[in-house]
Amino acid sequence: MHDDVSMARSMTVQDGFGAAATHETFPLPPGRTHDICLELHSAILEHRLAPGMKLSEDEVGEIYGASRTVVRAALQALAHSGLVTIARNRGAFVSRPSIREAQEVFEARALIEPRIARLAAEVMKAADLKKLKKHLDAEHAALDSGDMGKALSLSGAFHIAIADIADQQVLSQMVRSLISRSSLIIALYWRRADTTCESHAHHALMKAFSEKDGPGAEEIQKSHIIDLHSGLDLREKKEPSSSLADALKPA
Amino acid sequence: MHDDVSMARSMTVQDGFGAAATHETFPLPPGRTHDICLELHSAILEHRLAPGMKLSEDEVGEIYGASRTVVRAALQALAHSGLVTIARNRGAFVSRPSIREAQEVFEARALIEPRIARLAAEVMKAADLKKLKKHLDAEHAALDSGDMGKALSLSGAFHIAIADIADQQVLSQMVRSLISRSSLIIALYWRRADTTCESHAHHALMKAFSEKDGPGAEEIQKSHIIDLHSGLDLREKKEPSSSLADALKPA
DNA sequence: GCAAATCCGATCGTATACAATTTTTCATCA
DNA sequence: TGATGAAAAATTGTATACGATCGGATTTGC
Repeated sequence: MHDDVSMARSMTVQDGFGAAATHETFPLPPGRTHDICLELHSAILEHRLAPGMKLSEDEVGEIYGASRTVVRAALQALAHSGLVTIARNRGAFVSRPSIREAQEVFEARALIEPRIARLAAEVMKAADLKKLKKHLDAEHAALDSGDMGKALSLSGAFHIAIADIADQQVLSQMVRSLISRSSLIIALYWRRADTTCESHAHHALMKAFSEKDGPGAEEIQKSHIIDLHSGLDLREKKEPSSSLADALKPA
Repeated sequence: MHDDVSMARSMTVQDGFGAAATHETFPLPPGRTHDICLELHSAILEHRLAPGMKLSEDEVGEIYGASRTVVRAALQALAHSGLVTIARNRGAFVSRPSIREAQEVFEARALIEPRIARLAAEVMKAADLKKLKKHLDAEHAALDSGDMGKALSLSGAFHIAIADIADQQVLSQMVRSLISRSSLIIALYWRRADTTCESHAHHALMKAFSEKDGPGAEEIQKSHIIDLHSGLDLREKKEPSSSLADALKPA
């Protein structure tokens, strides 16, 4: 009886949960905090904010016309996505992934994304293919117009779109986070001049998708991630001047 | 400290980034917010807080002697880990993972954890084995004393310890999140009476680890996760009393 | 007696104020 | 001139206050 009551209440409470958040970027209810998150998020992904840049609460608040309270919440949310690093009493900064972290992020992508590609291929519908095609077109347009930041951001969006089609919310969330971090990593360590190979891989994926070739898509995606990884310069370089003596002793 | 000043400044900005957060539970600097996060975290993992339970900001604040500001931040942090669900203008609740989400969480674990087990086996050291052994002992102790919540929590800690040994921070972070959610899922959907099989799998893992048998550990871990998954009752059941008529219409 | 509209209490969202800490500035001295 | 240290400025950490919104109890009308 007592159980009945508590049960009935928890049921009421349960309402609205369950499969509540379908592919949301942040587990926050809509509101100003969420808006600012999205704003900063795309700014970072498009490389308009460089890694290491200070994100002062007052400054951000003034820009978006919000008080520190909401800005603070937004920064903490971004910290959970790994895009922002918060140091106590010092504030928030755009994250600077270490070489080590860069390795790990791409290894994780190489583990997760191929699986997602296979799942996506298996459930791919005509409408989905169309959506992906649109992504590719937008990416090309940005590339042609020379807006590299936008192009990179859209390239990431392509990967996320695949995850959404696979309809795996848990993995999709992980991929989102990994791709966001990849953007920072690319900002720091990208060495390759030609970004065209990117599009090539994406087109190959499209082909596999249109043929509902799960294993094929999986394989292509795996190669693609490895290729991206190899496009990074992740050699340990000592700090620009970890010691003055080192810096001025070139041989 | 006699390093040149300009360098010191640029270092200051970078310092604390990079490989900053080594296996941290939350990407927040130490402080009351972090403490409350940990407190609520273990309370949920030990099933002292049931899924669906309301976490009022005022109430939690009073319990831990903190103002709503820090409690709010803690709840939002937990929301990012998926342990708490926040509904706008309604507040925070311990999450109630849907059946769908439960499936996905264990599928994700089956993808990620075996890989981690293999990596861990390959780098396993004597000291690491000892640590794992301690985890097992603690788990047994809790089990014997009948504290199921604690036992379950320690069982999860075992998996996390493996991830830490593998020394893959990115994957480790994901595993942490997945295991936390698994705890909620088990609270909701566990059907099996015997939790002993758990320990059996863990012992089998220990054996593989001690032999540095990477592929073996990978395979055992995969079976283990699948076994856990199969221990859940994830059949769709209609609302306990969506209509009074249904509830009172016996058989 | 029951349904619907309304009112009230509780809780959250946001802004602001103050305290604590860090960073910068600048005067002083070797 | 460069190092040293203290004081000032700026920034974050936390608490509190007020307005907004939601859920439930009461009232009203039929």
